[in-house]
Amino acid sequence: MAGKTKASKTDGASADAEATAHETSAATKQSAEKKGASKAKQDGAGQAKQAASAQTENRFVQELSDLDDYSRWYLDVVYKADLADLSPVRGCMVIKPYGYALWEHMQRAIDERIKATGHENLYFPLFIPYSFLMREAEHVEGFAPEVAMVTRAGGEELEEPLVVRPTSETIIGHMYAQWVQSYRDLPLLYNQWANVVRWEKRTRPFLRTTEFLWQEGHTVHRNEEEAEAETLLILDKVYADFVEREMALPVIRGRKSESEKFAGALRTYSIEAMMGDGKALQAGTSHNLGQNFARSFDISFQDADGQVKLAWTTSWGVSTRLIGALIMGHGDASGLRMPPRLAPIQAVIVPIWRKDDEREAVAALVSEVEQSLRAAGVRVRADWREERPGFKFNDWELRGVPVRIEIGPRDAANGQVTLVPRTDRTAKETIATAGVTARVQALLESIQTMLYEQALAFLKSRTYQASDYEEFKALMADRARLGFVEAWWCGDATCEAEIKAETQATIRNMPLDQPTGKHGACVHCGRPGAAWAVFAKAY
RNA sequence: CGGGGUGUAGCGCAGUUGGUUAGCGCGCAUGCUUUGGGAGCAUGAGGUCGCCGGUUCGAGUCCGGCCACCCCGACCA
Repeated sequence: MAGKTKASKTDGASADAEATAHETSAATKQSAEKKGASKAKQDGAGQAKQAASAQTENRFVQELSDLDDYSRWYLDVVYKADLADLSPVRGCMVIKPYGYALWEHMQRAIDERIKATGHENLYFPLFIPYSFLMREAEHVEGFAPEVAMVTRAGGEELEEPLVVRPTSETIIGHMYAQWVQSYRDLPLLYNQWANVVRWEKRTRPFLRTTEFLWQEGHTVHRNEEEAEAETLLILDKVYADFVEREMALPVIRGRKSESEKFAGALRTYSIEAMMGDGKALQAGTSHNLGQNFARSFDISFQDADGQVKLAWTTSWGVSTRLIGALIMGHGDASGLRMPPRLAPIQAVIVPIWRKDDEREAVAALVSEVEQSLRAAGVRVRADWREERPGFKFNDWELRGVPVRIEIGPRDAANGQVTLVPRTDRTAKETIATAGVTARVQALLESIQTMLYEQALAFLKSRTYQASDYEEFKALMADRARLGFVEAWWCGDATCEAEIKAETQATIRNMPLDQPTGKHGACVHCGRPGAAWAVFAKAY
């Protein structure tokens, strides 16, 4: 396939895909096209460059581990799986129905856990008086650069500018100060689902956008122990539990270093997940704010002993960034792979027919299976679009639907259907119609488990322990092996900064379960290790 | 904010030293044939060539200014 021009390259690609229908998947081919185009564009190169990229199409699958290609693969999946679209406002995105349905399922599962741990939902305003942001010194320093402000409204300059919330600690602190009087008012356990705006220099759909959706929990406690327990409870029983059980992604629970903690927090904890290219993604954070915000906003109470005391507060959040984690944590060469528990569509029925009478028989069976599945609570859709079956197979694989149900003339004649799991398209099975619902439910369970196990195996295979700095640097420089490196760290911020400057790796967190026994030497400076830390390049 | 690149149909692109009516592929619409791994043929719709100004008989093409977007880096609570 000597593609000399874009046109013939495209033709060559599709002809090739038909000839070899094994690993040359949809996403691969589409990505390859896009990649070829952008490469040629970037280099402003001529025909030699284009011919070269045409030749690499077949092995693009393996190049997914390449960082540059990975980011292109990610964008392809986001747009081609119809999760989101670009917006006319730079850095903002439109979340499309398929992506929003995914978010709704995430919300439901997270909200259940938030409520199960004793919290209630409420809602605070989008606008915050500018002066509020200024109250907590560290907080203002952290957020000021990326705050959007309203200075004009109602046809005139505002007396005091309003900031569009980048997070709500300040306005919530202001209100809590009025709501908390006695130790009997505590703890205050509230959460809100909201949008926030942070003016980022560089954005990527779901991972970092100017506006994003999230939940932010804000609680007030009587003492440090209670606040700390709350912070860790949320991290483990809400966030880690959700990401591991619903999203099927293993995470590392740990504490952030001083330089990585939330602006204004006493301590920040995070869960960190590994993406398909070995980079880390912070999937959720939980902060023990100490008495910092209580002091700035005067959240105090009279305790049982009659003394007026400053309260302890916490805040914690997860966002639509989790969608990015899901994509990069499970996606493969064919596109997205939705964990069944969150999949907007858990099973898709693809009808196949030639003649009208065949269509009738197939339609009857499709309808029967569809109703049976729906009655059993399975989120199912029959795809009657006027496309050919092969197109639909690829399309739904790209969108990550866990189970495909093929129903054709052969099936109709035999009273059976054909099932294909997204995790292995060669594992086709036929089953009598009577058993379909039970079998689909079992398949969904096993796919959920399989996705977790695959992600866990990948995490383990890409987690290393570096005993010396040379080994550390080598690991961080090797794209094929890139992952998490566990090592001792002296606790010095200077040392941390040097590692970052030299390797681009940051301390993701210091795992909650620290090794027992004696500490080793800091991987960078050799001084006594203060903490066992996970280092990685991160999104 | 620094470095690099690109703006021509919804998307991806071509357009020679300036020269008639600006093309190609995908997608889209209509029809027929198809349908168990990304269909074929036919017909058709779709453009103030990013914006403003200049040079010229004539500008997608040359010159100047502006704007937007993309990539790499810095930043990212």
